[in-house]
Amino acid sequence: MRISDRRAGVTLRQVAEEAGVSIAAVSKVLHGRGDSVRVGEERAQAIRKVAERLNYVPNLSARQLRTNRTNTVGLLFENFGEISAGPQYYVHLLDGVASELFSRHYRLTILPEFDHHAPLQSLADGRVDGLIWCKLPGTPSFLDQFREFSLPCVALNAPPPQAAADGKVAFVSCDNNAGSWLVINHLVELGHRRILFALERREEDTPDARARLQGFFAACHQHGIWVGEEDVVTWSTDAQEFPAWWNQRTGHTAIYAWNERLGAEILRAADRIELRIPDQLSVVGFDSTQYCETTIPRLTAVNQPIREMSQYAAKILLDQIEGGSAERYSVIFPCTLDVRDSTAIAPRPHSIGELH
Amino acid sequence: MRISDRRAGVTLRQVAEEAGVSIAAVSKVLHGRGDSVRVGEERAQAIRKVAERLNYVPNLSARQLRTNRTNTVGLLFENFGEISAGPQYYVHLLDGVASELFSRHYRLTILPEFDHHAPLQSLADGRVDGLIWCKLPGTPSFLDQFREFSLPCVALNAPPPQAAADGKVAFVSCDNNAGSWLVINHLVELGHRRILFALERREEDTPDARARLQGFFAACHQHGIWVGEEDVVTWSTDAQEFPAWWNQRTGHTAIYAWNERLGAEILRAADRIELRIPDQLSVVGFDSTQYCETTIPRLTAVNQPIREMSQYAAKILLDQIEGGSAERYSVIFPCTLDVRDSTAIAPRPHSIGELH
DNA sequence: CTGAAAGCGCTTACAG
DNA sequence: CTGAAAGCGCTTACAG
Repeated sequence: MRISDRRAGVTLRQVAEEAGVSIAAVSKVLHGRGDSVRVGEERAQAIRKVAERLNYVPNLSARQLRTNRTNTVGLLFENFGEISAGPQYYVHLLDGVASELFSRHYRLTILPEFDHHAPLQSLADGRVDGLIWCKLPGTPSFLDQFREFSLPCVALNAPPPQAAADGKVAFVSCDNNAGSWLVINHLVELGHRRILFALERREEDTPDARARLQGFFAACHQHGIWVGEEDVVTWSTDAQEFPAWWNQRTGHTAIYAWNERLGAEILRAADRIELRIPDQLSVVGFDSTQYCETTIPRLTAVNQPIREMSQYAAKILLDQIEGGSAERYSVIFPCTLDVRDSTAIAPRPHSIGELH
Repeated sequence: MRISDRRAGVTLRQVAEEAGVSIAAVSKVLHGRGDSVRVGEERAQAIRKVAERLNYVPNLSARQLRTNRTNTVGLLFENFGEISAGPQYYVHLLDGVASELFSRHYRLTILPEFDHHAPLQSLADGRVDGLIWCKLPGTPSFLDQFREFSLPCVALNAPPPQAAADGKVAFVSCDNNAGSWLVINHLVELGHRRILFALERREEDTPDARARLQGFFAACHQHGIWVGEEDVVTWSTDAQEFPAWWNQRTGHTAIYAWNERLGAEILRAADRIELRIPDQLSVVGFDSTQYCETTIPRLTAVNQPIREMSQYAAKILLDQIEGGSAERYSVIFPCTLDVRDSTAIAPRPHSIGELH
């Protein structure tokens, strides 16, 4: 008796019956499967003819179950349904991943935001061959779980060092630390000596943010700039804290925002209180994309080669899936600084007074 | 004997053995499957305990095969690996589709560009429950094939009328025709009487382009503007034909570009030959997104609510998948015009001469 | 060279 | 209420 909710697809069996051969023979001819199976040219022709006539389409769910391979890679990043609002960064990331995957005949599945309460293992439900995980959480409890994770996975963006040392996961990131150096060098060259580092709430503990902050500290130190508590703030995404900060600042002439969007919001907030950027204040961001060309003034920002990075992440993931190699890779891409219109020579302390 | 390349996953059977119950009982308790199966509370508790201890993860490939449902929707549009280069339009489309899918616990699979030589049926290989097809081809031969297509499918962007009449496919689009009216009304109000419609090569036969062109004809006619062969051109994506056209134009004072990108490229091309937009020429585009804010000058463009459209497309697709209803919907969303800085009062013919 | 058969891990109609 | 069994559509080791 047939099960009711079945699709009316033509199966390998039907082709085999129609052609008067075994299922194995059809599988061999149509899909090239089965090393021990051999089929002569005439029979092969006949099989192909029947398959075409019946409009046979292989059921890939069945193949997946049998071979435990899906030819699909999962992509995991937060707030997927909001990429048009966020930094262009994510669009380049998608392009990089997709181009590599498609050229190697893989599909891309976007996974909904990871549920921190669900078991990590549920990602290994047989629907993807591997995972590209953007901003892999860095908390110890998560990493503990992650150690047991069975699916090939590449983390995009710097994980905490111990995960890398484990060799448990490949990771690809830009050199956030060096990026901060580029920013500070640039600002110092322009005469700035008091620089604020602005983090974003709920992003302040991401590996990226932490690495940029580290770089900020180190570079300031190198330039003999004293960095204290009042030089690092955590603001909301819309930088609403900016005006209050501006009124109580202690001699700062520049802000280094942890990403492009926060930088842009600071620009907007400054405009609202009629601050002139870059004359009165220099602003720098991170993740230099087309978006930074659209701000007023255009935002100076660190450029990370996100397309190349994400393409590379996809590449090593596929290599791992196909090679089955236990070997892990980790690559850090260098950054550059795109100097635009939001940075300028530091105003001298007394000239700030004049401008008020 | 075990097959070698098998993953080491815990199965329903193992849980059942460990708990001393039937597979059916475990399936019922853990997944809620099987209406005829009933399990008491104590046994259910025991089963859940064992499953947790063994770290059981259901194999969804197996479920897919059995139920012929994947809880995954495929998205098909061209040049996926290049969205960062293209109009922002596609990013909003992704957001709309993803937000609806995710909120209803579906996954989104991005399909590589459709191979026109492959059989259409191969999309129905059991890996997606339905399809959102952006810019469904409108050629007769394609539509012929499409008539036999077995997978639920929603077309985003206007298909040719006959496909709609068939009721064979649901479709969602904006009112391209009315969008053109908005453009022409705006330009006529500014005094323009000679308007060029610019198509893009390889896109000139898309339903969108054709509908916009229709609207252009109709609206011009309504305003008593004569439209001839010299008023419609097909240019390459970078608008390289623009300078030559400008030198040989026959009194045109405005260009209506079929989409935002071509509009932006015309702006750039005009800048290269030191034309002043909008003083010497008005330019309008279609698909008003953040991108139009970034051009110099900012591009006046028709705004289609692409996020809402794509979200709606996803919604009716899921309704169809879940309801199994044969009912098809078709919805046309209204457009609005975002007037920015690339349009102005038409220069009088002799003042054009002065400007040269 | 070829076919019959086992099995992937589930769901579900059916028999007890 | 519960379990044993068939079957989804493939792939592949094995026997002829």
